[in-house]
Amino acid sequence: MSEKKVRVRFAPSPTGYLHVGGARTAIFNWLFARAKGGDFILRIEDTDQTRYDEKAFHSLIEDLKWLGLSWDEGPEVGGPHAPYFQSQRLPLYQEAARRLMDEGNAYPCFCTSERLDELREQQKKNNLPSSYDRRCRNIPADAAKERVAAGENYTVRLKTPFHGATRFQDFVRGTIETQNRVLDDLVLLKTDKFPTYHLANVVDDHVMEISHVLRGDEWIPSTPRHILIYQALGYEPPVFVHLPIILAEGGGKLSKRKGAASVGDYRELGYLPETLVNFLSLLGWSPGDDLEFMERETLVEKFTLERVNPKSAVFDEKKLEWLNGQYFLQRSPEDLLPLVKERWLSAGLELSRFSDAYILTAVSLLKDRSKRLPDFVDFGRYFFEEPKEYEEKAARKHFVPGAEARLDTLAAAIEKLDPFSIENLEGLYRDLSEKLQIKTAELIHPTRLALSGIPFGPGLFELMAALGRETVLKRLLAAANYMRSAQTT
RNA sequence: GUUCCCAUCGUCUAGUGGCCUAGGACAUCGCCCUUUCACGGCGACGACCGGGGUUCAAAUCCCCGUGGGAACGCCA
Repeated sequence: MSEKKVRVRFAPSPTGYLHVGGARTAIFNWLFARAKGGDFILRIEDTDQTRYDEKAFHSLIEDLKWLGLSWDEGPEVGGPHAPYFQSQRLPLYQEAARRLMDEGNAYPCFCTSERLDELREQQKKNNLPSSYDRRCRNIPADAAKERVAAGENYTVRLKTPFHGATRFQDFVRGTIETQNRVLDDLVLLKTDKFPTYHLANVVDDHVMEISHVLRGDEWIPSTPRHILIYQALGYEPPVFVHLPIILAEGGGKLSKRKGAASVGDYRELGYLPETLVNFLSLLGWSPGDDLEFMERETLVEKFTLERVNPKSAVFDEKKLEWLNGQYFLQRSPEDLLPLVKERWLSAGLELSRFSDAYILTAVSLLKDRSKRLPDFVDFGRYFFEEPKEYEEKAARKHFVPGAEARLDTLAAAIEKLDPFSIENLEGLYRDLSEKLQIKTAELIHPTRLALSGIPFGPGLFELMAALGRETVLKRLLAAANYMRSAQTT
């Protein structure tokens, strides 16, 4: 006895950028499909002509690809239920609405938006819940038909029962029940004959044989309405899995005002897609053990719906940063190279003057101490250009009187060092500090500052070996001169 | 206002009636490692929202409060 095949969908509306909340929904759907050997479908819910945004659609596709969430059916790849744009499936919804009317489960409504606005305003003023007063539900069928035939504008509304209750099983929350009397007659078809989300969603989920609906829990309140549509249409509803929403750090829904919120923003900030996937999968789900760093395959292997929790989660950027650092630690320099190169190039660094081997060394020396891609620029530009200045606090501490002479001595010794290697460099520093009766650190710190301009970074001798003798000498001498001119002025 | 959802450290979470003097991770603070910064190691701080039940036993089940969130469009 085989279970029904798992088919899930991510159904975004292309009206803006893909937010982390949407991304999380997509990730859970994708994970569940992959874990179950099911299908992951991408469906574009572009039924609002006024809000459709071509750019948003393209960036959505791009973001999904960047995250590595491949879809089995949908735009670009097609599939048995093509097209996957709701705007291209209009007859399907219109037919459903027609049927609903014919069977007495829906009716045409001639109320104008103006009247509806007014009604809402009235209700609000009287502290009443806003809902449609069902005026047109009482129009006799013949009269309604005549008005439709006469070309009057109308919407199609569902006849919601006045009494009783509608209930459904939410996979993570159990039974959710709503009294029908608090539900009003929702619009299924708009004046422009485009379906509303509710109708299109139900029809498509049925036609596309969606087995589980994983979506944000802001949809819980409208799920009973969807159930009513399923019932009226004679369709069997899918399993509903409402995912907890993601909140901003200070509370409230995550939005642009409360820090970066779109996937594109995080890409720009220098996070790896695998970091985002890993991190987002941990918001509202956990594998049950103490594992947190999980590559895509591990996530797929461990993911189960049973372990999705109902509590909304706060997006903690600090932890995201930590996780990204873990990925840098784990990734090879070769893996990171193209990404880092791109950052360096756009920062105006002249990489073409350096060998591939040199660039790769720079990446490997920097990656373990970086958290985000821009760190490679901020803390590694000295690999490609002379330090323009020396960090003030560190300079005060290490560029003390006498240091310039030591730098000169160091330079002279380094010039003769043969071979110019990590081991020899270290030996030189140890020997010289002993001879001078000072701590090796007193040689090391000024050198580091002279070479990089900043007081932190890779192991000094590795750094020197990477930079090469010529550069090292040049920067040592430049720093010594800098100190002399600073003393005279 | 109405309806619905949620409730364990600051944050993400483990916990499904006894294994809990509540475990892990991020953050914070110490110490160690160390040429710096990271990494890593060790440690500290730190939570079951409140009140009633049920039970021999409750973080875990029920009820009521409280707090937070969401929805209430010819948007999705």
